Amino acid sequence: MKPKEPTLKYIAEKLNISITTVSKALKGYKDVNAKTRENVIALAKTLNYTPNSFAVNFRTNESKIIGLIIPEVVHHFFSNVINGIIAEAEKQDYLVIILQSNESKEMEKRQVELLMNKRVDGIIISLSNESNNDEHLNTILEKNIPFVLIDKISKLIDCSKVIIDDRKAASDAVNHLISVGCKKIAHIRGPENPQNAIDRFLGYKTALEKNNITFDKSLVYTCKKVSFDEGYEFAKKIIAEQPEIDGIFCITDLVAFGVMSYLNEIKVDIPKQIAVIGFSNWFMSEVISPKLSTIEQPGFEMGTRAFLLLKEEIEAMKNNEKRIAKTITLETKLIARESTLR
Amino acid sequence: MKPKEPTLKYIAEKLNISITTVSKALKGYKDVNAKTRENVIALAKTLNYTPNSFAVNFRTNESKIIGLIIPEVVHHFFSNVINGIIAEAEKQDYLVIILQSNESKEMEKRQVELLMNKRVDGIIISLSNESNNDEHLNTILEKNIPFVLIDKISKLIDCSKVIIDDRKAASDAVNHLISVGCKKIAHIRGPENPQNAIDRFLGYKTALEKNNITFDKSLVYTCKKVSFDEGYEFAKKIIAEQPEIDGIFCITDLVAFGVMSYLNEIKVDIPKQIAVIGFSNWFMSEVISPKLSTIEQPGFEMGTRAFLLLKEEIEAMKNNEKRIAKTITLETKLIARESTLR
DNA sequence: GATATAACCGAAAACGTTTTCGATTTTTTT
DNA sequence: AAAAAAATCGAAAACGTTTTCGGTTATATC
Repeated sequence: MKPKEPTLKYIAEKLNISITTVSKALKGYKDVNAKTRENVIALAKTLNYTPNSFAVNFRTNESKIIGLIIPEVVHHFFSNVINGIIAEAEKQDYLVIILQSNESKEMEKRQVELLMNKRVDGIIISLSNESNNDEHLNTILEKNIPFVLIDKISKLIDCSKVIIDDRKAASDAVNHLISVGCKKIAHIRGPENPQNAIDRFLGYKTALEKNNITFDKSLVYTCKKVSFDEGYEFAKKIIAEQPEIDGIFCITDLVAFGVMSYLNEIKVDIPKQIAVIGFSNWFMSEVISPKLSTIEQPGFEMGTRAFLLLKEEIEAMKNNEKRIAKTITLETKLIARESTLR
Repeated sequence: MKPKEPTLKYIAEKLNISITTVSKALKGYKDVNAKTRENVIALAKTLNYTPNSFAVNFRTNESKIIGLIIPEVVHHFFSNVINGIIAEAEKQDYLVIILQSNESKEMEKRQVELLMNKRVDGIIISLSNESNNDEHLNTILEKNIPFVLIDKISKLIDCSKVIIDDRKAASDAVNHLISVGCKKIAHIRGPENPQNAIDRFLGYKTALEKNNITFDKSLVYTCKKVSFDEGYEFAKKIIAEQPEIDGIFCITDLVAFGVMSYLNEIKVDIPKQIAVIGFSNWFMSEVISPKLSTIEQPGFEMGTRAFLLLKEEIEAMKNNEKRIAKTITLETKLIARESTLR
């Protein structure tokens, strides 16, 4: 049996005063005598009183909990995002419930419903690959629940967002490949639907055009899962079918690892024969051989900024103001390492 | 302004029946007429009624939320554990709040207090390196809050646990090194306090003894942070000070990556000159070159089992039974790859 | 000493649900 | 037709907090 927790009522009885006064004393209302306040606080302390949060939630209609839905937890970039969110949330006295969509729209929908039924104070989502301008997302808006999209967003949803400029970042990566002398650059891109895959592809394309290299769609390989294995297989395909390719821009470091794994295996020289660049700057990028060039994507900061934006919306809603729908774009940085150093 | 959610009262008024009956109809009580039940359910559906979870929590004194405290989120093993816990929790209709201790006892204490004040239904912790038989942990027991320790445990706390046999697993690793011909085996161990570092060290020691190799404490290197950099630095030290070492057993794959990074750099042949084995089977282990031998540690399953154990305790507490304090030991598996293949 | 002002306190309502228990109605049994 | 049993319903309390508002007491002002 759980021991019963002390309540305002209990303290009131002990001190022969009203529940109201106890509550006020503890919450710092000024219409309570200094002496009685002291007594209350002292007794509350010895009893180890903490307000029953069920009652507080119920009364105030706030949970002080936010929900986070991401495609997958076991993922270097997303775990950094999580880290940023819970760190900032805790500072501001919020806790975070984490759910996964496993890149499935149906799952994501379910998770959104779970969170809304739990009446969390706000929701942060990094969309699944299948999601777009979907009903479950608009429901959040209609219910006026504070809502921030992060990294994997949809342009069609009018809400607050924290993103990077994927298009520019991808351009930077490809420009870098060109600057080290690559002439025929392949792109291993993500699936058709997600915005960041689209933007990185567009960045790749515009960088080519700006440098007077004609775009050749046979040089674009499309991942379904954005996995190590796909990188490996596409590298194999590239070597077999387009051996003149001398540079590969990968949608993600993980894919680049797969590529490099195959190239290393068949002793293709990276970067001399083929230069490789990834995206996101996973921890392992600096550790493998050759060290992988990549784009630094600030996961932790995206997390903290996303929470702060959400908090702003929470406050705004409390004051019956309307949704702000701000977009924050964070800076990325090209990190040139051995895999493009030639 | 958030639109007001429908309540039992509203449904009752619409249907000209009592709140009680509405509640009963929705909860499947049998003392309600089939026809009225239908009506209630139909209206609830069109209104999109969901019970106010603040009120339910308050009334039932349950949150249907559990808390999880781990040393760090950005960590391959722990993110697998998280994954297992939230997957199983969701199946059983629970949500999970995640907090980090950052390997600090003070932080961990704070997080425990946060979770207790939130009145979560149970707590799962993987202890920080600094934690042991500490007050904040005993408080959980005293308050009769369901409690499961996972992976990084303390033998002094009498609660349910999900672990592996670190000692045996470490022995397996070292036996393997010996079986491939290593004569002078170093151990890069974790900090003094945590139980798993102790047990892995003891496993190392007993494996040596069983094979008639005298234990030499100068071959033991102690990490403070269990980081890549420490692995790198200790490898440097080993090469400089004890060049005859021909095998290294690392507390964790991450440390092994550091070791291999240095050895690769100075062109020491792995495994011919020095064989390396890690622990945990991180994703990258299979991807780097040479592929790292390691011990498979089932993070996802530890997560699911931990939740199930916690759920058992939650149920037991509801029935006023006493705490069970079961310990589940999961199997590990030696995975021999290139880094020990000679 | 009367009046105005300030300081302090508490009754009561409200949040939405669950559950107990008694009341009423309907059906079954004799 | 009376009695017993079953089916159906709802009043009311309870969970612990917060906040409003009116009341009482003490202090200040003239």
